[in-house]
Amino acid sequence: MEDRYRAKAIEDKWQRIWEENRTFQVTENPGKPKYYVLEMFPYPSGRIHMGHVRVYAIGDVIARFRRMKGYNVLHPMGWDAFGLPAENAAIERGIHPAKWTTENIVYMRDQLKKMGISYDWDREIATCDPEYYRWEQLVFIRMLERGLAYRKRSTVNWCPSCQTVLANEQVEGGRCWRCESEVSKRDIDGWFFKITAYADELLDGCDRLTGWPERVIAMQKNWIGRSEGAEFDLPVVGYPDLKIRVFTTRPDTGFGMTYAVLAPEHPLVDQLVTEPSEQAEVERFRAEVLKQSEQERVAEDRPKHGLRLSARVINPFSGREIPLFIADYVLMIYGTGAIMAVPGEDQRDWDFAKTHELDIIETVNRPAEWSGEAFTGDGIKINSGFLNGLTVAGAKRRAIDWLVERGLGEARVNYRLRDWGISRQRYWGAPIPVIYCNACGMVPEREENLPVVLPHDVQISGKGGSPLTTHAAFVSAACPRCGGPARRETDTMDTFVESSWYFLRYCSPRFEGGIVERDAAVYWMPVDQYIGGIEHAVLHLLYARFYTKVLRDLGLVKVDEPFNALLSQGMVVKDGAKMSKSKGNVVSDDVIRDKYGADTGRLFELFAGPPEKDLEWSDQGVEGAYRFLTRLWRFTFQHREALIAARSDFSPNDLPGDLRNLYRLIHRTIKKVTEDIESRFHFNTAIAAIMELLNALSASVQDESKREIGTPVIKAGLETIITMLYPFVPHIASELWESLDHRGGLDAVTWPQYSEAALEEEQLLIVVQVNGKVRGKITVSADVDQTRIESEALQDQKVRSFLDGKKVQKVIHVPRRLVNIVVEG
RNA sequence: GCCCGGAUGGUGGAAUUGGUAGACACACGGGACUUAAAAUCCCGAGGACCCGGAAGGGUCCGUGCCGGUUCGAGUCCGGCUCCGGGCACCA
Repeated sequence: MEDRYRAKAIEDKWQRIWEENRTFQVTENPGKPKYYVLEMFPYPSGRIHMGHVRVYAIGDVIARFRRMKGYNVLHPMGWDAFGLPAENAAIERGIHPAKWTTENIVYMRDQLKKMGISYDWDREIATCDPEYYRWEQLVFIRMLERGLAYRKRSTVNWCPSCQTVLANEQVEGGRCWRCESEVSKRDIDGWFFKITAYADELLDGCDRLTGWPERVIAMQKNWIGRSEGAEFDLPVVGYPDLKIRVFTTRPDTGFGMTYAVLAPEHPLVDQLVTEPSEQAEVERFRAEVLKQSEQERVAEDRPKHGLRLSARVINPFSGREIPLFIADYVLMIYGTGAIMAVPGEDQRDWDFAKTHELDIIETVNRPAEWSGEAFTGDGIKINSGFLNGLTVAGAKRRAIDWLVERGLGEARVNYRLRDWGISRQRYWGAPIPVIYCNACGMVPEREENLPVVLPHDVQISGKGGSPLTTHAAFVSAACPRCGGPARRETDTMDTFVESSWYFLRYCSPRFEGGIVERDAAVYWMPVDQYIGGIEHAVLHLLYARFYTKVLRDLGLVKVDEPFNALLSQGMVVKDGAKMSKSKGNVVSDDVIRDKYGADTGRLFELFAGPPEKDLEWSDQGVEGAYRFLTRLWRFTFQHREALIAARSDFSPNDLPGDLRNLYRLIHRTIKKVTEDIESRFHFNTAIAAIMELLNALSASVQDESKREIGTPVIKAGLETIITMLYPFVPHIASELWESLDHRGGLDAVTWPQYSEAALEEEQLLIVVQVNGKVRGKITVSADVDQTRIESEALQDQKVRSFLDGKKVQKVIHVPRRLVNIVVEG
């Protein structure tokens, strides 16, 4: 053993050993409990930096800890390898996306190995591999057969910079999630996955995801946006064949409907407006709305614009004729694209009614002190005919019954969630396995022809459109049905499709008979602990849940939910901003490794705070982590020979008091560290406890007089420290373990166990309070009874000076902790 | 506007069920070692005030703000302030 801690040599050595021994390769083993831990796989964008390392360090602690606990641990890694940056690199630097991606993978794989993350590299996958995406194409065809994948023309989000369509989930505040360009609207044909068919199941499932952070659940529920209400028809005056269908969550307010509104692009508008001058007015209004929606979309308090139509409708509740508008505050994409307006109980309708001088009828009795505008609270119904006297909830039910009885409408649930648009007009993605035949129309590719391989020989210019559209050999195809000339689909799939099932592929990554080998999936799924950034709270995590349910319904897997527990780790922040290449504040992993070693980098990130919080990078914090490892190294080096020579067994009862305290501390630390890792992921406090134990060992060895009898306790303490540090800093822990004459590394060593007997205290420190303020502390033997403790507390010198002859009203005794003496005054 | 979080020393953070607030670490100050520095080791430390020659001892205040429950509140309840995040004419 060297006297100095040389991280690099140690890390190289153990990484080589792990590789040669295939230490982390696993197979299904029904004899052992399984544990599947997974970090969200990265996009191979170039280099990993210390901002990225955090999530892998967290995953590695969990993986290594679970192995020591006797689990058969699946901890795989792969690459989310399709995506735009590869194409951008091709445009900017003339490198083929495949080459760029592969080179990045090679580099990043090496970085992860150098950080000592314990992956089963035999299971590595890259989503751009045809042997990967072929299964996605097969699932696509199955989804097509069941109507879960469909093609339609629709108004979509278009990113002018990425030159492609974006899903709703990929637009953030009107901007592209990736490049932050302003997103515009476009009418385009494209492919959709029918995620709305699973809206209820995805929502209900949220409540069963008890291992997920609440805020992620809240975001998903929010995104799905279920609202219950009713849909019913408004007859149009003078048009006996026309009815306007409206959706409302407040059917109880029907009597307060004083006008109705259609979305400007509502198809009925053209039938209602026949007179040329009104038609012209409508056209002018629509153009205005279109223009304004571009600019004013983000405005705080958007004024509501509307145009009154000559047509009028009937309020079926009151039987009254009411005016009809088209207005920009009603959206075609939600509900029926038409609303009943109730200004008394809806603030938007109230605002609109005020500007257009429309009637306002209150249908809920206001509280006495109420002074607002529209009232949305609960109360007793008024001005509402047969609903009068009911509460809001009761009136809702009654109103729906009434609509149903008269055949006017029915109860109805609406969702904010919309189908997932998966078409991307880009090259570097998985081809959609569909062919357009002049005779047969749209036909899926034959299964035996899968995969539809993305052609390699393309020219990527970046000047609009996918290079696939001009790739003759790819586009021209024979119709799978009639054999006639046909054209291949040139859209590729959203890369979120690949990441919706990669966790399944890891179960049997080379399986050639399907997406996943059934037995492997049954054994490994679901993922026991998933770890990733909060930015995927709705995107990836919602898609993956949906896709898993689809695969279940296709009979391919048995689980309902892919991720049993989720840990959303915080960002790594430096100089007030998220550590990222574009912000120019990255700390390079090899600088940290060269100067301190991978273990130090890992330890710092795990110690600086709990994983779910943001972590502020601190060079001094890194120094501190390094100092701790150096101290541990030196301590081991100094006492090594004595410790190797020392006995491993000793009788705790024969130890003098202070060594028995140390022995107790060892067991207390095991308990704390185990619980902190296992149930809370509070690695920072686990590490702090280990540091305290080392501090105690250091203090103890100063006492020369106890050398003889103390060494076995020190040995037990140090070996416990080294073993428990292994998940955090595996290289130095392995090396120190070996230096203490242990063969075979730490990888197969079991996690230390604490003994309940060893935790028992002989002396208790009891806090004595007077009227809730700490006034003294007494030490008593643990077997002393309560009355004795209380009388000792009352007799304590300091305590007595506060009692000062006052009358003791009562004494509160919390066993083993404190005595609170309550006196008057 | 609605829905989630969060606020604790100079700093990152502890305090898991209401029971000694500030563990552990960073930074800082003092000391030892050294010709000197670095490294290392030891000691100190929430704030204000008081007693004492000193070592030391004591009192009060203190977990964003106001109030409540309780013998006792960082922790529970009500009302705010500020910060972060999500959604947002979704009927």
